[in-house]
Amino acid sequence: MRLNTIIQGDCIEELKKLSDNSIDLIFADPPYNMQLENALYRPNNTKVDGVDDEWDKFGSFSEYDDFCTAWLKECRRILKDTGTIWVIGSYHNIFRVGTIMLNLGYWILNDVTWYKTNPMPNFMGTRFTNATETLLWCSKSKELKKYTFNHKSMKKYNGDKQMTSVWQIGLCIGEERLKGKDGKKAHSTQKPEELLKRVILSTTKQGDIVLDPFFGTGTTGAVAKKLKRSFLGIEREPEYIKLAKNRIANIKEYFEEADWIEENKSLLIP
Amino acid sequence: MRLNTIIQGDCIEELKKLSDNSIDLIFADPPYNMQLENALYRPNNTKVDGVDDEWDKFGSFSEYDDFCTAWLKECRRILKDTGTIWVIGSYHNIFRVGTIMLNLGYWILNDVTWYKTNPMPNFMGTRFTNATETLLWCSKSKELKKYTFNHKSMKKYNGDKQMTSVWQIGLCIGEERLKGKDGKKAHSTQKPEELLKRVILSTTKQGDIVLDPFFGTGTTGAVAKKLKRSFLGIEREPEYIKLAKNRIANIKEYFEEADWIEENKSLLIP
DNA sequence: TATAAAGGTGAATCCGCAC
DNA sequence: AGTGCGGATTCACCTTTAT
Repeated sequence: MRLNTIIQGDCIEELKKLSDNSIDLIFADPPYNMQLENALYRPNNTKVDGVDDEWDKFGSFSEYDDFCTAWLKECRRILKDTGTIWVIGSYHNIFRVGTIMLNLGYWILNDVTWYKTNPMPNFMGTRFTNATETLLWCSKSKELKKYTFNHKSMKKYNGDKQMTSVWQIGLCIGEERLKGKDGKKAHSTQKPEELLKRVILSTTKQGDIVLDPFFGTGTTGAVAKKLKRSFLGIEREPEYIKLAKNRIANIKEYFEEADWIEENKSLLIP
Repeated sequence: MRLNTIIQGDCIEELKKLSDNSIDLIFADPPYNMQLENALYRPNNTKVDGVDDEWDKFGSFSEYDDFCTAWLKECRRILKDTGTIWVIGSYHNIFRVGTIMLNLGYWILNDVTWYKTNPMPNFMGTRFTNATETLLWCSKSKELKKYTFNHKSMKKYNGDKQMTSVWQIGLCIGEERLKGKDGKKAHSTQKPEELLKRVILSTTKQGDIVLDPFFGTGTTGAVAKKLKRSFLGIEREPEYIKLAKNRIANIKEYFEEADWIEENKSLLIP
C-alpha cells in the first residue's frame, strides 16, 4: 500500500481493493444528502451560494442508505481492531448514518458536537440557528476496547481539563479556505483544520495510517502531514485531487506537538 | 379530553385512545436503551447510580425500533397539522429515533443540542466527556409549514440575538431534583425545567395542549402550568404519577413571560 | 497611514397569501 | 400544484472601499 497518496476513483470500488485490518483511523465526510430545493435569499436579496453539487444528490432515503451501508461496511473490514472511525454529518444525514453503523456492528464511543462559533443565521426566523454538525466516533465493535485514545494529550490541549464532546470551532473561512481561479470557494464543504487536528491528535499515534474515503480538497491529508501521520485519500473528482496535491505539497510548517510527545514518548517511532 | 391530568397506563395503548389532530405539542423523553451491562465505578471505588431501571431494557435494536415506531406513529396521528414534536435522547438511541421519525414522514426542523454545563466526567479517561443530549424538533411533514415558532420571543429571551440550536443548561440537581422518602433521587432521568421552558415557550401559544407520553415525575406538566399552557401526561408507574401530581399541585409561582406576551399579543386568550 | 464604513459569505432542508 | 408578488427577515468574521 503506497502511503501519502490520493487514489482517483469511486469510493466504494477503491475501498474494496484495500486489505483487511490495515488502517488505523478513518475520517469520513460523506455527502449529506441535503435535499435543498429552492434558492435561499438573504434579507438584502443576495442569493446564498449553497450546496448544489451533483455529488450530494440522491434519489431517496433508500438510495442514500444503500450507499452508506456499502462504504461503511468496507471501512469496518479494512480497519484494524485497534482502529476507530469518525464520520461527520448534519441532521440531514447523521441519524441514518448512525443507525446504519449500529446495524453493521460499530460501537459508538462518542457523538462529538462541532459547535460552530459563526454559523449562518436563519434569515427568515423560522427555526433556531442551525449551529452544529455531529461527528460519530466509533470502534469496530463493543468487544474491542484497545482502541487508541490519547486522553492525557487532549486534557493538556484543553487547558488541563478533560476535553468534552463539544468542540467550539469556527467555519473554514479566510486564508484557510481554498479558492478556485475565479476567487470563489474551491469546494463547497471544506472542513476547518482545527477539527481534523483534534480528530487525529486524539485517536492516532505517530506513524499511524489515516484514511479519508471522501478526500475532497485534502484537509485530512494536510493535517496528517502536519502531525506526522501517514494518510491515504480516495476522491472521485480530479479537480479536487489537483488542489489537494498542491495544498499538501506546499506544507512546510508542522503543528506544535510538544505536549503530545511528552505524554506519548513510548509511542514515538525511533 | 380532560386536560391537566395524568393518564396511568401503557404509553402506546393510551396514545391510541386519543383523537386525530388534537394535540398542539408533544414532548417525549422515551427510554434510551442504554445497554449498560457492567456497573460503573468512580476512581474512589464508589458506584455510579446510573440508569438501571427495568423500563430502559430492550432485548435488541429491533425490539427498540418496533417500540419507537409504534408510539411515534400514534404521536404523528394525534398531532395537529400546526403542531410539532420534540424527542430527547442520547447517542444510545437518538440515531435510531431520528431514522424512524424520518421513515414515518416527520420533517426535522432542528436538532437541538443540550450542552450540559456540568456533565459527569469520563472517570476512566477512555473517551471524551459525554456532555450532550440531543433534541429532535420535527413537524408532521415537509409540506406543513404553519407550525408555531415564537422567533421574536426566543430572540428576546436570548439577549436580542437569534437563539441557536445549542442550549447550555445544567443538569437537574439541588432543590429542583425530586427526592424519594429515602433522600435518593426519585427518578433517574429527571430533566431540568429550563429545558422544558425553552421547548414550550418557543413552540406553543398560550392555551395550547402539550402532551408528554413519558411523563415521569412531570417536568413537562410543571412547566406547562407555569407558562399557562394545558398539559396531558401518560405514565405507567403509579409512584411517578403520585410524585408528579403533588409537584404540579404545589406550583404557585409562574414564569415571567412579559416579553413573550408583549411580542404575541394577538395570540393571547382574552 | 490609520480608521471606519460598506460589502461579501458560510453543508440551509428558511414566507404566505392570492389567483 | 404552480406562479406571482408583497412583506418580513440575519450573525460573525473577513475583505474591500471610503474617509
